[in-house]
Amino acid sequence: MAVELKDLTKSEENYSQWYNDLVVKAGLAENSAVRGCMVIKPYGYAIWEKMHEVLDGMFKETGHQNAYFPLFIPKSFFSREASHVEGFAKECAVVTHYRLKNDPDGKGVVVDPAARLEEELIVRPTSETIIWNTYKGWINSYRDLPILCNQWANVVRWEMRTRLFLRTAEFLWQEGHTAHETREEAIEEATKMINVYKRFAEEWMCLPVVVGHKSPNERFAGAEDTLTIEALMQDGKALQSGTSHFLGQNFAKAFDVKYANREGKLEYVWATSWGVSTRLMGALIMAHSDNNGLVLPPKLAPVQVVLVPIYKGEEQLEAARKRMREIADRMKQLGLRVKIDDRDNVRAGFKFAEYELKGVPVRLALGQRDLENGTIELARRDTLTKETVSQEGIAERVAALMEEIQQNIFRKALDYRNSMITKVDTWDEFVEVLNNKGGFISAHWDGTPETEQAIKDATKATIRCIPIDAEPEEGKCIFTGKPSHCRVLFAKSY
RNA sequence: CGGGGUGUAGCGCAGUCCGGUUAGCGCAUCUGCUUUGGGAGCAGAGGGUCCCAGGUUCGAAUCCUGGUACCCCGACCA
Repeated sequence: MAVELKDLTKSEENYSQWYNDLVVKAGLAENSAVRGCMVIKPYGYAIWEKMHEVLDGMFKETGHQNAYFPLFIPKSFFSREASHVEGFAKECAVVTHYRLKNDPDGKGVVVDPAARLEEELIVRPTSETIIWNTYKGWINSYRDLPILCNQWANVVRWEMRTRLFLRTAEFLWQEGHTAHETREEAIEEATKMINVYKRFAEEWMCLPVVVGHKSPNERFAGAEDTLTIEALMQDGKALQSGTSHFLGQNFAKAFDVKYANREGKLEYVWATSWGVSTRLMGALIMAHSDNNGLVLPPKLAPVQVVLVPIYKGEEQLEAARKRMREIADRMKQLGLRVKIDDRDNVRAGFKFAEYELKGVPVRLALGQRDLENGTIELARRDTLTKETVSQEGIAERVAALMEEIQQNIFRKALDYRNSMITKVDTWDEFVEVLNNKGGFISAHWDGTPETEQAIKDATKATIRCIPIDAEPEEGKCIFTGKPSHCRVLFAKSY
């Protein structure tokens, strides 16, 4: 595998090709034979699996349980909730038939026209409707609440243009769907879960995010409020990385889900839904990678430490192998994920480049010289530095380094992100920063959907969020000059 | 669905304008030898529906007609 990445130019037109190249060459994923669908390769899936495991643990800690609902949703379910119907993208895969037959005119099979479904089934683009249809049967009284369910699933949205991990026709995600007695409890749940996402993004992915409310234009169809975590990629574009919706009583009303409250009166249930997807993989890649390839946070790296022997001849290889196994065993005892790469058909330099491409946080190289001196070469992926250190205590040293690397990657991403939030007060400045610098622009907005749409039409920038911790501040809308009471974050986005 | 581009070996490409030996190059693969502290070198070998269909011609990867697939830029993106 001879791999060479093009220079990481941060210009928009080259960045997307560079990104695609990296995803393929690092062995994370590739396009499949099916348009818009992606094959996640073992290395990419190992990272997703780790994310899955950690998130799942966080959901359980916050009192949630996993369940599973059907892939197919009757078409009529989508007609129930008015704004869900209105704002919903119609790009869905539709099942119309249930049988194939042999082609009477030739080879192969054809759809049997006699096997048409009375009602078409939609391959789920999201599961609110089927889940609320189910919850109706689960809920009678306040004693049945809250329901705190999550499902890990695949969903399908027939997107017109797709990009590996960021937007694919089919993707993997989790979707939490909860039912509550009161408005306050549901709002608290939606807030709690967006903060779980923030914690996961920052502590595990080293990805700094802004938590905020979506503007009405960007809000989930059917939600009263959508909370989002917004991250910034290295090309200055924003990426919506997770959302948590306060659904009010909209779906309860649409599916007639009522409960007897503590006073014995019937009331509609309050709801939330929240989700993150394999898009997080895209965020991870675009936030940290450099010209040598991926940079994985140690906490998520499938391989945290790789050991590479440097040798001449079978005898030296065997000696290096023996010592490396001892070191690897000690590191495994300390809980590190370790790999020894003693392949003899590729040379050490090739392996170095390969593990940099794959983003392995720490690399140890051991040769004859080291065996004689009791030393070992330690290289860090995040800083691309290497030093020769004593084999004494190397396992403990590397274990401690994991934490340091984790923090360093986060710090670097945070510094970059912070340097890319620009306050502007005039339209000229807004356009200038957007075109020449990118990133988040903190500016006043008059609060109307019309203004947001006009800004989008003029510049392609949208309101990414109204930050949850935004300080009240009087000002004038950069576009209309009308009064505004706080700043919001604009950006071009994926 | 609009605008642009590309289909030639597993991958990346040249050749196409101006038709003419046996269709070529790099990487990868296989064999052998020499190498080995940052992507090895040399020698040899294998590998092709030149996207598909039709047409023009003594002769088509190359020209003409139609189709098709993929990529990029828009539109779409709860």
